[in-house]
Amino acid sequence: MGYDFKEIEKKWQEYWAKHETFKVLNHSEKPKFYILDMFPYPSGAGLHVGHPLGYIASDIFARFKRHKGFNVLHPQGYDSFGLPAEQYAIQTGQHPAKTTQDNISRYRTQLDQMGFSFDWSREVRTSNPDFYKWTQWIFLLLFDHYYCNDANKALSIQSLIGRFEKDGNNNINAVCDSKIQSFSAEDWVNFDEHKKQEVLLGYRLTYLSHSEVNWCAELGTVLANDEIINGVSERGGFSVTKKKMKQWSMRISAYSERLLSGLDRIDWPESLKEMQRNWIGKSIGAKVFFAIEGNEKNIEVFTTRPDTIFGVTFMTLAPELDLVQEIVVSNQKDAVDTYIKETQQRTQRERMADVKNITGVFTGAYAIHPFTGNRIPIWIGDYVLADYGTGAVMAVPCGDQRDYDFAKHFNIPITNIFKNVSIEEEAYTDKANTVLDQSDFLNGLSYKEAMLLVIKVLEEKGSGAGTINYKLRDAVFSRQRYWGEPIPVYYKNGMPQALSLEDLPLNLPEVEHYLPTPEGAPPLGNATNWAWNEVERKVVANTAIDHAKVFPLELNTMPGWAGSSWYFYRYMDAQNTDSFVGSEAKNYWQDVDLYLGGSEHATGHLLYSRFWQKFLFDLGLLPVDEYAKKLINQGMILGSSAFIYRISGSQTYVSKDLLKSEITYEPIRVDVNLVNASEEIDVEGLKKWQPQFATAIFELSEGVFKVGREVEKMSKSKYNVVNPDEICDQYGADTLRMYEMFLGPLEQAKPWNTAGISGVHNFLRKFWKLFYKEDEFIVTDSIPDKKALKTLHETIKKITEDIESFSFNTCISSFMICVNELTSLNCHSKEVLRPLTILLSPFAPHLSEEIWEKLGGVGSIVEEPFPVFNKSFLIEEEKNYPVSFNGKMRFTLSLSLSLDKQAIQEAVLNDHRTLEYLEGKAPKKWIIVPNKIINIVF
RNA sequence: GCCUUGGUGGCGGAAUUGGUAGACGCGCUGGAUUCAAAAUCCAGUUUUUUCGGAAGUGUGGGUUCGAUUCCCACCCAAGGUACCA
Repeated sequence: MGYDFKEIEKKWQEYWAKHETFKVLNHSEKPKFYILDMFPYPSGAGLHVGHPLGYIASDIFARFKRHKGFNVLHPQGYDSFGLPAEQYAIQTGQHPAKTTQDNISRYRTQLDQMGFSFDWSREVRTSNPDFYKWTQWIFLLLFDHYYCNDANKALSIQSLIGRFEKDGNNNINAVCDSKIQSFSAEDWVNFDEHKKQEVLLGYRLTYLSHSEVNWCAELGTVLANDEIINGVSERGGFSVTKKKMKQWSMRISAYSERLLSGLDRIDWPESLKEMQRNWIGKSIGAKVFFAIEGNEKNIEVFTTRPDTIFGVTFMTLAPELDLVQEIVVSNQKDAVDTYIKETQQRTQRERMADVKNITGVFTGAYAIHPFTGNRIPIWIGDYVLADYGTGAVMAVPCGDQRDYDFAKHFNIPITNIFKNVSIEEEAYTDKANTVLDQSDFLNGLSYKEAMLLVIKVLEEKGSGAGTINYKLRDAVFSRQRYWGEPIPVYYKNGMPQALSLEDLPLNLPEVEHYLPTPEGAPPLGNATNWAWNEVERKVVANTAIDHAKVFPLELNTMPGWAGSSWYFYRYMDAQNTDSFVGSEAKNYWQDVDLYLGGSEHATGHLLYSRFWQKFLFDLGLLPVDEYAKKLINQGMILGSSAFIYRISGSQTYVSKDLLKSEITYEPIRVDVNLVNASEEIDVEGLKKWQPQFATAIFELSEGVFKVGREVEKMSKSKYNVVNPDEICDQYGADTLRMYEMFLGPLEQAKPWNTAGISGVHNFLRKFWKLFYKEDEFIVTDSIPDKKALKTLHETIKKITEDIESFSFNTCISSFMICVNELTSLNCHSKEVLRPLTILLSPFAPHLSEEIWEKLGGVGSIVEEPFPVFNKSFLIEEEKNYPVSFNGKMRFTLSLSLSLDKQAIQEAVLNDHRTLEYLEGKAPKKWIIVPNKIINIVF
């Protein structure tokens, strides 16, 4: 019969479910260990082979930690709000809640069949009202707090009002809207309610502001950059423009410095921390005010090189800056407007990517240099981004390459302010060796000296100040979508008012359709009879007044990252109805010991969640201000997308081997499941798959149609998803688990490829054969020979070390070597096979449980202590090792494994060939690597 | 463009601190077993060769007695680039 994985896996999955083997309590004698996976978005394509990679790794580690005597929290849930469910709803009219539920059911079935040791009693779903109630609650807390720079933490708005009443805002050192003007206590008292709310909004940690979005008029909706392809909407191909809309934002910038410094205290991959550091983008410099000729306003610029201020020969503003409209002179207005229109049609990414194309327009206006009083022409150019710094730069062409290129392109004069440096070819950007010239009071100074002096002088003149700038922008928190958490706010006289905790959750209303309203309001605007509590509901139903217009609820919803910014605390106490997490639970579990997920979240989820953590920590609601001690990025399993090629402007598709270089083709993605092993597509299947192919013409090559391939992210929209179900069915979960680990290093991205899975499956069958011959259980109580014990202990050592360093791929090689050796030694001794089974159980849990039961183990193998490596079983043996002298001479020495450096030195010196070569000279340097090579340098 | 990661046989990958490159697996070739096939087992498998060797870890340089490993420049691929999750 042999290894019947189907029966075994079914049996043990049922056993674990029945005995609640993985249920964990919020208290224990054992030390705690919280191992967390990034929860999946339940997409309609089902779980693909990439998802389990991280879950298998974390499951192996969780099981390993249980063997090592830890109380392990290993939960799972669903990030169940998101755009795909909504788009599906738009297309089909199906409620996203229904499709989401269907998808979750499918995911659960798929997850269960892989034998994960999740404690499902703690499942969370971000789209459940009893979960998003607390997401909304956290939003209200953010709304009710501001960031005080003196206390260096978030404080309540109530305390801010108290300070306003006493002193106005003059002594307040807080992170706030730059447009807020100073006022006295008296002013504050005299402000009307509307004005007061407006001022407070400028301080709140979540606030309303005007931000730019991608607006698609035809679809009547806002689009993600992701939904825009070549400047037009992915859906429908309509044009997209930039538009300013009133949006909720999160003042994450208040936490810039703490987000940066916190990185030094957590064990996350250095590359990921570097990415976050760059994203936060701290730079030290100065802000400088330039007066505008004939205008009362100033231009404020941020520069990291205030020392080069005497090299300024022009200024460049971002085209979308409001100021541009105020300063542009009439005869330049047409040119400026045309240019602005052009830039609005380009995405920011295109603008940044396209640096070779220098574009810009002169506004006709001039600024005044704060020191020389020179007139400085003001230009606009799309290399200046509106949302970085102040959206304006003082251009120093001699010291900045982009300014240099711009000046050369438009024939703007370049002043050289560097001593003994030529700027004929390019700008001089070497800070460290800067010596200034033609710079008045800065002449002869270095970068550092000039920087300090010029900031001092600017501050004295009131024309600027030293400042620290962060690239990190406040996070836009509004989405004009249906399938997200409603923002718990209503409006009174146009100002946002917070709902109270008792009114939460503010449930998503039912709507007839999921597109924006005809008036352009977000989809929630389609809701009728929507109110935030029963009292309000009655008012809505019974009054003649249009209540929705008097106290309208916020119609935007929250973004995908809202729920995922705190879900890991909910797992600790998922059923709690009184609190987002109970104090007993959070005090016991504290934080996440190991977090596994992809590096694609580096500057999204992993930054936002740290921000919320710090905020909740400030309020005393969480015990630590970094939630994940250690983080590992599992590499993404990439898909291998299939492409067919359409002749541009036609309906003719050409087999890949018939492509000609003189014709332009459009590559179109097709479902990889329609492609066979020889890279040929099933044309009939393709015609049925999507209507656009039903009537198309296909040019075959020798009767077949070949596709092209490209490796990219596995995603439903790229039609390259491979599901694990088939593999589970054919080889079993244990094989799939081990194969995914065997594919390569955990951290590395790798394209999915099923070839090779049989090797891992064969290993499990060989393993099984150590225990069974035909159907007879052949394990003996005999004493194993020394070689078998040596093999076992070498394996224990290797596996323990490799699990602890997450090198699961090499673990599997070690298992294979071990089983091959035991097979050839014909070893069936219980003394060897029992520990080996425990060793294997994190990797192949079903098989291990089955054998464990047969070996007479009591209960589940899960709690069994992990085998301990015993050095004494490693037998020393004589081996030949090569020795090289300066790479010129090489011979071998018979040495024992245990020899230390001194013994090797003696052995070399006692060898007659060595003595001949040495001619009495003593070696200078000994390089001795145990077990390997000895190198002696003279 | 910018930030991050990676590039080793036909393929996935291994190689500890700079020390015998190619572990382990897939595939392929040959053999055993079989009426035959599947399965299993054994042997071989970087390239080249005048069979002594020689070359070889994306490309070109550098450091070193010695480089897959360290440094510089470049090429290619993937992830992120702020409304995909």
